[in-house]
Amino acid sequence: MSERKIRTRFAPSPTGPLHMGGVRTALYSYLFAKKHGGDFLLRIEDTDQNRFVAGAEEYIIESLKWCGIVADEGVGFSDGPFAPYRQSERKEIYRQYAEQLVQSGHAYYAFDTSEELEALRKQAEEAKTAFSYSTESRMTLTNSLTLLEDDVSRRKAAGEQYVIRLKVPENETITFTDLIRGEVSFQSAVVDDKVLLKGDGMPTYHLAHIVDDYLMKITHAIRGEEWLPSAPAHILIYRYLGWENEMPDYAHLPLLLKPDGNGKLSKRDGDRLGFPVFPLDWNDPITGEKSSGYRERGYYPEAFVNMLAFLGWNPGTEKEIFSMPELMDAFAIEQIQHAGAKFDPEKAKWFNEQHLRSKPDIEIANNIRASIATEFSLNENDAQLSDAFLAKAVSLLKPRVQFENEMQTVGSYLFVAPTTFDEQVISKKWKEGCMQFFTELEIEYSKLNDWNTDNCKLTFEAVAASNSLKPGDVLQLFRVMMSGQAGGVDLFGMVELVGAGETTKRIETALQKINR
RNA sequence: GGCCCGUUCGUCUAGGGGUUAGGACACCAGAUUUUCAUUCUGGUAACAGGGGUUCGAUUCCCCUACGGGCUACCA
Repeated sequence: MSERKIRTRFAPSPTGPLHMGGVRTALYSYLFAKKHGGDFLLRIEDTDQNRFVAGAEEYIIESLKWCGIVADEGVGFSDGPFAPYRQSERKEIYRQYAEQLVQSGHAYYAFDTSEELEALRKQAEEAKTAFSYSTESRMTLTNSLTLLEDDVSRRKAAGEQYVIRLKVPENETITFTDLIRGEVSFQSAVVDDKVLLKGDGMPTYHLAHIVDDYLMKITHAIRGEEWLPSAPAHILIYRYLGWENEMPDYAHLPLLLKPDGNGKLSKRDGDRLGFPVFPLDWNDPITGEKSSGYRERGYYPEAFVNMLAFLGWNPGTEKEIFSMPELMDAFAIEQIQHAGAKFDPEKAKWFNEQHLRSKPDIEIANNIRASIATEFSLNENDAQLSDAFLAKAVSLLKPRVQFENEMQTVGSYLFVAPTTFDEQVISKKWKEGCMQFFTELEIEYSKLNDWNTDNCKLTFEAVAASNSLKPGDVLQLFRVMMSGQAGGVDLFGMVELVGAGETTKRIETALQKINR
């Protein structure tokens, strides 16, 4: 099996927006394939027509693309040699394998209705036991094991609905090696006779994923831990179909847990604690409910992916900031954690902050230009939108934000003059001589030839000295005049940025206001 | 209930028979900074419990506890 080309897949079902846990599963499958020079494909498992949600498939594809997870084959990407990649379009393929299993005695037809089974379950529950369609109960139920052959044919001919169930052996130990957990074994007695083919002719996940993985030459099936209990049934199906040698290696990923308390991460937690649970915004077409996404929240896809990768995996070194190619290189399935990982929204922000810091100013400037223009009603000829101005503004703002979309709020005063001034600072700091000082400063600034941070600062200090003031006496006031606020970016950096004209104008405006 | 998986600072984790049990987030303190932020330095804080095995267990084994998952003609 080791000579085979590595092929992994992500196989979501389009029943709603893709959860971040799902994205992580896709990411790990992708990284694993790429690490080993293999293929990664996207297969849509839409065998449950009742749970189909319009737009979900597109959402999944768009999410993966936003994250930079590119499938070599699959729905929404390029068709490969195993198309179609949507299970509903492969419906005809599955029945023959189910029938093959019946022929070989490893599966059987069952005619029990959902209502009958439901009643049995309820009954069992009341008796404080559990009903399962399995070795112990199948001989008491309505199926081709208990019915006469004629009866079975008659029922089928009459169009009676039936399912095909796996006939699990009575007393076997089923063992397989999970890539993450090592050897895992189950007693066959506890695995139930899973439905392989449903009454509507669609396969269940159990049959469909195996047939497709086999046909699509998947070598490694990476999926969530919730599948571990049904893995023995899957092993059996491979065995009975005669594909055991081609069976992919399974890896069951630990779950993503809610930040507080216990249990797996759900949409509710995001709403409750105020963080996104989905990669992109999602508007539910039926309920009209809106869910926010990382993309719209302002996360960089690289940061989102980096954060996700570290939820349950780490490279074993102290490096934490990784790009996608670096992740591909470092990824190792053995380094995946066994226990579930609680999601920490604070650390997620930190990842974004780190990626923001490492981005070139000009790149960020280009990203925010349009929204800055809208926010401050600027047009393309305004100096504030120039590369030089914006990049410098970004460099000033960068250490103060975690997201680039915060810049326009945090640094509004770089783009537009303040209209109000922090009264507290003024009343505390304003004293005799200040008026004289700022009047002189305005004059000196208007005469300053080489306008830059250092010269502005030097001039400021010189004027202060000639007025017998310490810089500290008037610095705070100057900041308030420039920004309206007590805090903010580097003062003389801001002065240099907005320029001589704007600086003297702001001094003058502030002076008039204070004088009143 | 049954079956399966899991358990190192509050959180994400490194480590792995002999370590001062390391890092990151968060938090706290100090330094720098005209302010806030940044940055720097330092700090609080963990091997679930009990039995083995061993000269020695956080590390290996067993049990218990706790947590999680599954137990559909859903995936």
